[in-house]
Amino acid sequence: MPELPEVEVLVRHLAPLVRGRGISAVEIRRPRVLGPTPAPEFIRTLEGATFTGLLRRGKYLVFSLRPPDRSAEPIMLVGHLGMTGRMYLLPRAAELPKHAAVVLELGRQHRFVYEDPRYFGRLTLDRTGLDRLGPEPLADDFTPAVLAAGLRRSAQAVKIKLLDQSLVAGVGNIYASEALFQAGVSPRLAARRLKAPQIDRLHAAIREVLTTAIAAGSTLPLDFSGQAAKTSAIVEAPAPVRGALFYYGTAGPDSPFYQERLQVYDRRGEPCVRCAAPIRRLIQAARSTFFCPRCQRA
DNA sequence: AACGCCGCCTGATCGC
DNA sequence: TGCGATCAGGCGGCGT
Repeated sequence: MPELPEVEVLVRHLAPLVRGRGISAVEIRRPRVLGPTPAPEFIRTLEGATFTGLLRRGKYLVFSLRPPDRSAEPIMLVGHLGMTGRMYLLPRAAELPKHAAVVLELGRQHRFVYEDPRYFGRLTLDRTGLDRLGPEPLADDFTPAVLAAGLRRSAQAVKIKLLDQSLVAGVGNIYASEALFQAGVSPRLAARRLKAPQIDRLHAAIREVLTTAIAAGSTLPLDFSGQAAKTSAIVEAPAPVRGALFYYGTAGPDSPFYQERLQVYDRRGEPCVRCAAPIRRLIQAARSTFFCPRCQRA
């Protein structure tokens, strides 16, 4: 499940591969992923445009493009991977995946592919998703005071609150559990009940967990080929998408580097790494929360 | 206004 | 072996 670190790693790898590339044709296989943008407008806007940049905001990918008409406004293309989305470049000759949602032809050699088996993600000209986002957790303006202000008025459990993208952008279900464990805060504690020291620890834990995950991801092979992926190199991916230049897999619990790194997520019944008490699973707002009942007392 | 809940989707897994 | 049920969950929209 892609959260901030996975999107950050993807953006770092993808940015140099798309920058400067022109879009010669646009194919929409699932109009649903365009959100409110009408398909004809999407095609008309992107055909002939050139990628100029790519950055991350929360879990969103924000592509900037230069339109063919130099006098026109720059284009902003907004991507979100949802639960199962992937974005990568594929050689022109390679077969498209079953759930390719949008394909951008980049000249004769390559295609930019956005695939998503569940179609929960988006690739759209609509920017409204960005407007709802809170502060970037790794930016300087995300301070303990900012976190405290966001938590102060809410009676919701802090775990649920952490999933609210307007509180802080980019924390998802996995890293919410991890950060709360790291901070020693119970996921069930009402947001407004956190004391200043707990808020300080949670603030630090959010940043620590995300930073560590990015560092791990950026040094690991993201093409599943067993070789280190180099951002400047063209890497062959054997599977599941043969021939992908760069392959981003939704690094779920089945991915080895994930399993080693996560301390509580999907570890129900396993001993806590700190105190050996069995990790518990709990359902909050229809989502799994994992925590140590001893290290994270209510 | 904050919050709970539903719908959107397919694939993996499990019980029979 | 096959098949239906269940689960996974980010997010927008809607109702209270």
